[in-house]
Amino acid sequence: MARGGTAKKAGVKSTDAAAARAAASIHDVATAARVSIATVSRVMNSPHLVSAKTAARVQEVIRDIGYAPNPFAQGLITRSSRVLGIALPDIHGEFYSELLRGADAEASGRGYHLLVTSENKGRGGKGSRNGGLGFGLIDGVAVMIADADNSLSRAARETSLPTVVLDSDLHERGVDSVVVDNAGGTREAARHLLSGTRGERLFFVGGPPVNFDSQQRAAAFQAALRESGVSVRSEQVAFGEYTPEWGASWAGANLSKEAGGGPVGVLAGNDEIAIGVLQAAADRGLRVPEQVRIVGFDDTRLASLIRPRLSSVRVPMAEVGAAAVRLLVRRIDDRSAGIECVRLPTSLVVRESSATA
Amino acid sequence: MARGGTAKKAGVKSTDAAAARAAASIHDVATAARVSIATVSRVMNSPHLVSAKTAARVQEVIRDIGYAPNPFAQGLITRSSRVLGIALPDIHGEFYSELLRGADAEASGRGYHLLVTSENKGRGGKGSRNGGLGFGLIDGVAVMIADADNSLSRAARETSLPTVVLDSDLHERGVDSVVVDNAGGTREAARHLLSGTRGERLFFVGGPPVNFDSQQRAAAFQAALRESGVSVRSEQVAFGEYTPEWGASWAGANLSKEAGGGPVGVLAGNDEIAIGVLQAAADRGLRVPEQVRIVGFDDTRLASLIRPRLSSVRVPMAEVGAAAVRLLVRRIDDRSAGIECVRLPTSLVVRESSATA
DNA sequence: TTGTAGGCGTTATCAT
DNA sequence: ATGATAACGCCTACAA
Repeated sequence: MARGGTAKKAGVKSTDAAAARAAASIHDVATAARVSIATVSRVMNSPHLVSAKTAARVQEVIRDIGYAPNPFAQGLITRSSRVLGIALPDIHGEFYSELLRGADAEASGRGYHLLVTSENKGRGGKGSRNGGLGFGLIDGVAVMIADADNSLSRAARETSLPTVVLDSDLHERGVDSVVVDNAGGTREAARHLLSGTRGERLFFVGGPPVNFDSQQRAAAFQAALRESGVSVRSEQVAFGEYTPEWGASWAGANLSKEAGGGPVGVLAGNDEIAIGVLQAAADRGLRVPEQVRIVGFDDTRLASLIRPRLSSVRVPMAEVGAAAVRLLVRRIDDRSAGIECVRLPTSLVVRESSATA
Repeated sequence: MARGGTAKKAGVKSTDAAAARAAASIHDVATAARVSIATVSRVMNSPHLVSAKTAARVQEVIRDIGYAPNPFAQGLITRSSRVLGIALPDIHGEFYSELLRGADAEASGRGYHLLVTSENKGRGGKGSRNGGLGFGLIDGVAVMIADADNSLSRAARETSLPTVVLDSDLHERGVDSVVVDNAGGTREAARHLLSGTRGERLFFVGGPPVNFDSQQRAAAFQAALRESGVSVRSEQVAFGEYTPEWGASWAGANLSKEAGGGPVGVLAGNDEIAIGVLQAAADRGLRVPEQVRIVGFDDTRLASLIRPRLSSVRVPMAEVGAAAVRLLVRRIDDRSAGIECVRLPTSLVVRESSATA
């Protein structure tokens, strides 16, 4: 390291961790540029208050010794780190990585960094000290609340940290939120299936019953059918898990006995369930889409990779992440802004698995 | 939590704004517990230096007013934030989310948080100020360097921040690194294909030629064939992209003309390429695995979802993330520790797409 | 066992 | 236009 000024304090303990961190301080810059630290600070934060000549000299020194302000000291005064927290139920799958991707792009475009946090991790370690929404380093936090029984739900309403909730509309409780139009996409999918298949032979195979998306999609499915004059039987709506196994198991129990009476339509709670249904149907010799029409949800990459290609309701996850960041930054900049709930549109993508002749 | 309006109780006459803003400080705790701030600090950091009675009283106050130390102030002194940076080429797909998942689990188990950073984002905003490896808030950084032409490569060797490199072995340049055993997995896959298919009819369809994994897998593929006495023709190794389109395009150009002379074997650079090959083969009426045997790489969830199920070389991405964090924390704790390179094992998972009769 | 006081690197409020 | 200087909240020798 070519940075000077290592001949510093001997007072504070000198662990390995601390030792190598001897970076140039505002003081070093001031000395080298023969100005006061106040002037250096002005050059960085309010250049218009400094004479051009002085500013140039200081800038040169800054570049020269590679000075960068210490974010801890800055944060101590400004109470801001330009770091946003994002708490997700769990980090995996195309789904969440898309969300993260959108959030990260938006955040970095606004000069923020992203601190990711998964909910369910081992309780061990010093996790409890830093964990949760209380982590004092972040300027705000986006929390995904997908389940009813979510401990973060309470925390999100109680923390004084700027907060935005994903997947749940808590705007009536004074929290900004971003959701997707589950009802709209579901309705579109239901109508698509309805045209070509009798309403009595349409099924919704959902994810966990406690999952908000699951609930909303199921409800919208029933509503759409009723709107078309179908009196929905309870067997037409099922809940399970977001896995191909559940889809296959549902299909095994329900598809064969139905398929005899003409084509059947299935709207799945997500693409994985849909794939399970699709493959179980194929295994039973049922033709897709002639005998079984299938529509997935989320439109992950899986949908267009599988054969037959899977119709699916597209959910703009990257935009959910981006919108969350946007809302969060807005509230950080103005804590008294009006509570907002952004609802992102969904849209049906029709592919082979549900095509009509 | 931690800072809520519940904090102050006695005669609160303050405004909402003030109440929400004012987090309890060590001073408040000291006053309420009738001790000095030094004692409060000791209770939190060196409990053994405080009498049991005093400690209990202080602890109660801490719980009572919900005190949490200000991480900025702590960081200013300790020069540590317990935040780790992780810089990836791009955030998407099962691949990276698995990596993140493993890293996050390991980090939070050790009391660290994860700051994710994607490389290629818009240059706009104040990104340059915070961006790159220089972000002064983090205690260390894990950088994935998958390409030869990577600007982070230089940065990783020059920064004074504790650093670990993923996907590239830079231990000779004094940087800890974690890599996967591309050669081992490739060799295993090649031998598997070799048993049942003639070496002259085996192909490697790789990803980008600049990609390190791609290069290593290609090299190991050739080596394995040569070891078995095959003199490898140049057409047997091809580079393209990590997409199904590339796989399909390669298959279209090469498979038909080869398939006439008996079964062909393909090792793909990743699962997506493999799926492209697989589907192109099916489209041409070639039977898998009877006429074309296919093995993918990475063993993402795609592999077991597709039909026929895809054989694939499993790459433990979650463990890569975990190992990276482990190495990073080790170096933060002891900056003079010996440079290390962790090589994680890979293993072939045989499924239907390459099964032998 | 506990308290006092100095300093970490900034920003911001005064003067000059 | 520039320079002192007081916070910011915490940790830690050093005293008592």
